[in-house]
Amino acid sequence: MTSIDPRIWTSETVAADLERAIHEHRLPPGTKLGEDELGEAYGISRTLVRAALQALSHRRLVELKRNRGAYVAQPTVQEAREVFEARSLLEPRTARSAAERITEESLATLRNHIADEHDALHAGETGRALFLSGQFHIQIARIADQKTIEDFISELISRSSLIIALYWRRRAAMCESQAHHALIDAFARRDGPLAEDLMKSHLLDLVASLDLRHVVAPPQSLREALGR
Amino acid sequence: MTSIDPRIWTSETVAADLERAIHEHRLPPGTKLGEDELGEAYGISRTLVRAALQALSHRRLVELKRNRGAYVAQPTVQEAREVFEARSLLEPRTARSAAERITEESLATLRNHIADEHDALHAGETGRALFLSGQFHIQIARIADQKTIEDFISELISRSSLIIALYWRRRAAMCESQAHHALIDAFARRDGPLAEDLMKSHLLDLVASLDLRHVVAPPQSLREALGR
DNA sequence: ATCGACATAATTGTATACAATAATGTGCGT
DNA sequence: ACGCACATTATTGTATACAATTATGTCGAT
Repeated sequence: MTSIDPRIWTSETVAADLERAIHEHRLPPGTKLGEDELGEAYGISRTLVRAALQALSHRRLVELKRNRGAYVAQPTVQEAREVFEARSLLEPRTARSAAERITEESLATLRNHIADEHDALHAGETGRALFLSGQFHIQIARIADQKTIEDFISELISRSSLIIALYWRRRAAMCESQAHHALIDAFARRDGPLAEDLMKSHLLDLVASLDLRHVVAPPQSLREALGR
Repeated sequence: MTSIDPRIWTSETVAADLERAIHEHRLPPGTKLGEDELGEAYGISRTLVRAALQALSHRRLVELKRNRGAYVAQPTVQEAREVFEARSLLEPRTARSAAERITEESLATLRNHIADEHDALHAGETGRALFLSGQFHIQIARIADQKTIEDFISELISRSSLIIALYWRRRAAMCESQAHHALIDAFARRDGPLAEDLMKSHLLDLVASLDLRHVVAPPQSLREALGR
């Protein structure tokens, strides 16, 4: 899970790099993503930058406003609910499948993953911890050997990171990975139904930790910030 | 559900037009999508064509082979299974939600939809019938008021159309819309659990009507077609 | 005739040029 | 001073030019 830095940047690697930056909260919701600026940063032309931004907009991580540029997306409360609704349909059953077919090797990988997450958290690298926490969920879909579902979950995870950036309640206490440990135990026992239940609860806990009262997001940094 | 033909073509409208052509089996799997050719067809530059093709490749309807061009995707047997696995996680529960909140107006729209589907089928417009059949599933997600899930289902539906093109067993008998009628009845009764069950069976019937024995797709039209 | 090396053509990948649109700044009139 | 019209600047949208790569065709050697 090392960082991205290819010899030569392509639209895909740039998109991946930006997605990771968004996921790690280094690019907060609403950030303007100017084409020239990005082009210079990566040493590529606007053609490739635009391709990357379009890719991210398809994943709803970036909002493309016509003639106005690209911005890191700001999911609404409604969208936040929808994202977790989708996750609640996909992830529990996928966790169950994973538990029923997991190998010792994958189990070891997962454990390492958790350890990294733990280390990052205690090293104060909350961005990296958040990213790894998301990767854990993606790994599960990979273990279930469901690439199609994995792609959906991957998108939903990144979008969840934006949602957390906007609506996370307790700023201090980070996502305690207790739930992830419990899941690993279920995997180790090949207990599918338990894994399904644990994942379901985990997702419910997550939404519960959000403040999803109707505060419209759009006015974001001006009207709302100025309180008028 | 009329056809697309804006005064001026943009990358999005072109992508939508191509997606519909793919969905209606006017562009079979494996078809080469040359950039110059498409550019002339729509009267736009390769820039916009490429943007459209990239969008479709993100939805896995088009495969982009580096330096070799774009082709209508040819989902493998494995991918076919995954697509229907994903649908089975998303659609039944979504049908349930839809049944529990459907309005009389939406119900009327759905009935009209079915009627159009029926007409198209009996008029021999199998492509259009297939498209409308897909739209029916998307409508349900829309009624459930789940835009995020709707987007996923929309993609899965289009991919299903490719899968049907490749693996459909009985060429003659088209998707009998009995299942759709039954679903509408459940909706009319606001019977959520029934709608969920019906959708589950409907999807199982669909996969059952496919021939998913392991015939590798890639060699497709040459090595396989020539049997060597 | 068949195979392979080379040349030619066709197609895609990337950068850049130009057009269109939106944002910003200036100055005039009231 | 304030507001509005207009000019200027910045940024995005689209087309095109050029480079890189792949596909195709030709020719000669065996």
